[in-house]
Amino acid sequence: MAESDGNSAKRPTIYDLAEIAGTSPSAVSSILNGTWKKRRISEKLAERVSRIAAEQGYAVNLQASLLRRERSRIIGMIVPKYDNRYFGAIAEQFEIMARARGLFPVITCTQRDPDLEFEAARELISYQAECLIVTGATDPDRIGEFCAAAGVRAINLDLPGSNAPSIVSDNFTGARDLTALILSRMERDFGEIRPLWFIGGRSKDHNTAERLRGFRAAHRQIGLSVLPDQIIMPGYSPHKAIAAMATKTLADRSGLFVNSTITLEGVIHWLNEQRHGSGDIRLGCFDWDPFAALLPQNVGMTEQNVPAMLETTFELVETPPTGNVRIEIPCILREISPAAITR
Amino acid sequence: MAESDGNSAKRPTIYDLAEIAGTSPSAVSSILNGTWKKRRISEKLAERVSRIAAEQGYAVNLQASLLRRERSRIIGMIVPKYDNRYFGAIAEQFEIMARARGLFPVITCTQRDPDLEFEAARELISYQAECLIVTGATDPDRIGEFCAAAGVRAINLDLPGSNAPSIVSDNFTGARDLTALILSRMERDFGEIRPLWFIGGRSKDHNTAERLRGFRAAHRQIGLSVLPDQIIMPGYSPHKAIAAMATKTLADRSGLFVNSTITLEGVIHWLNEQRHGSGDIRLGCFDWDPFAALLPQNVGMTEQNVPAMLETTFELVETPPTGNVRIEIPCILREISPAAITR
DNA sequence: CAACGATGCTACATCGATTGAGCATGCATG
DNA sequence: CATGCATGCTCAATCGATGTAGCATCGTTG
Repeated sequence: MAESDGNSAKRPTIYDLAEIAGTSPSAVSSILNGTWKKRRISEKLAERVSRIAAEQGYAVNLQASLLRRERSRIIGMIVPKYDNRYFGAIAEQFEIMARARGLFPVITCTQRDPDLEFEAARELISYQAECLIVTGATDPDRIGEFCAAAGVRAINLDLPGSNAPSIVSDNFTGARDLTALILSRMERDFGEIRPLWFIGGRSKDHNTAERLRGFRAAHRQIGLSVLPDQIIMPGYSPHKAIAAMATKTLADRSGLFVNSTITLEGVIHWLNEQRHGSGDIRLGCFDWDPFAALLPQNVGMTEQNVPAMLETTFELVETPPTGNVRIEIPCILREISPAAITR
Repeated sequence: MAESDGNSAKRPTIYDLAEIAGTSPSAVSSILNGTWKKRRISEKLAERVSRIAAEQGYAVNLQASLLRRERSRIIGMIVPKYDNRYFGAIAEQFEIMARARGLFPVITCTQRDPDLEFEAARELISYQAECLIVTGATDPDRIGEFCAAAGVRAINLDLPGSNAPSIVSDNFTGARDLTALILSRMERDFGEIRPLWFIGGRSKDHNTAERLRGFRAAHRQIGLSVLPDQIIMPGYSPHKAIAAMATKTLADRSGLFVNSTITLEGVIHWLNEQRHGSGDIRLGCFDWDPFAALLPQNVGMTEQNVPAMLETTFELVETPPTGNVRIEIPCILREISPAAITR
């Protein structure tokens, strides 16, 4: 970044304002932070100083202010990505809800990179965050450990950890119901049912494991067993999905369980390359997206209940739990009626 | 937020570490911030202090550190929303690019609320941001004015202002080409062309005005004039679009220019309610979304070149321009071939 | 008119990290 | 053995805002 011009006016401080107003820095400080009535500053002086502050473009130096205050009211969050509906909604709602509670939200995006996750967490703690929401972290426990050592509360969101309270979706039930829906639609539309493909996620990932468990349970329920070579877990990103599918061939009348909208981007790309018609495939996707919901092959999406998850998060922020609870939030199955797409 | 436990260990400071290590705070400081070689601290002491710092879960207090340093290296950004592709990508790329340049990005989401935009800007300046990227602001000049008074550089992104350099898409050309594409597809698929509908955005909004100009130009080029009651600009949000369309009826073989993917959500909802088939409508949308690109009615999307816009932004950050330039970045017309959707 | 309380302010230590100046020691050199 | 210089550290001022303690002034009351 360019050096600031040597000649340009520096940011005014309370000392500058005090000099202009012919008063003391303490008076200016209390006037500008709203404690002036308590400190018996006259309304006349308060008005004059406020006016001068506005004229000079004064903005408090939070570094100095927070250094002195005992509490920062800063609440930090790390998220893996912004550019999909789920995490975008989490980030946006988090900011709104934090502000509504008089807290200062600071969010950092960590690209699913464990080292960046850790560095970002350390950075937020350096900003004196009082609490850190660790969202979708690949290694939440490393961060939880550091937070504990630094005396900062951590809360895991989306992916659970073992050394801090966790709030996650009920991935098992969500996946089981979605799987059952896809299977029932295959029966209705194709008149036959075969085991589904499971595509996306990581085998070591708690959410993926739970969803796979739900996936298996739904198959078992109708006496079907899943096929190991139809379980593909190359990560979440579209290009990883494409690469993993490259060697596979999909029969007509197949069904797919897609483990996130991010993965779905890759799957759709691949389906188009494979020249599969919309009529001969059925799929469902964990996570919701308004446009993905309109894909002709799509029979349902599992929407994670972001408002409920964040509501619970802020409850834990306000009243720290005893012990390392894990709270599961039910998902919302968004069944897609063919009426909306065939016409 | 819950009070921090009175008994719990406070965050360790360099004074605590100095005491444990039996050395001075200055030594600890220089060891932990990497200037210890310059200050001729022995490697032995450096190692011991680093180890103790790690054991104690030390994290520098950025409030104290930044207060003393002359530069913060913080670069702020405000964005209206996270939960759509365009702004999600801007936020994500901004963080990546800022970090790559050794800067600390801090982003705040402002919900298209002018007051929140202003408050967020003031907050970022209070964090000692050296530069503020004002993205898609409804009132960028109010913020630009405050930044000027506070001696902080501002750069407008997406929507231009008059008192700071601005980087915007070439909305005119982008909209003209998209309009021409929609019209040509109507000709090809329907064998007839009628003036398009223009849906979404705000009449006072620079981008909307420019896009409307491009929209008109494309019509004029083929000797068509637009119909005033087919220009609907109720804002960007889906529910505003739905409300504005509620009284309208769309003839078969109509064409729509949709002014953002956010608006498109509402338009699609409305089309489904109107029970319009995918075959009798053609639309194009300004902004790109991977799933919206698969809608059967969709013939093309205008992708704003986010990497180029941010690249230019960081060029301006590094070498401040003389005067208030306005830089226009060409858009990418993503033509959608029917092959991808009919099968 | 002394004592007292209310009013309206100022002085100063403090938060934690940074950094220029300076001090003590050890070693080599003339 | 005095001098110079490199080495390895410490001291103390500083950044800007906060808040407690305290000071001066004024009006009121006994």
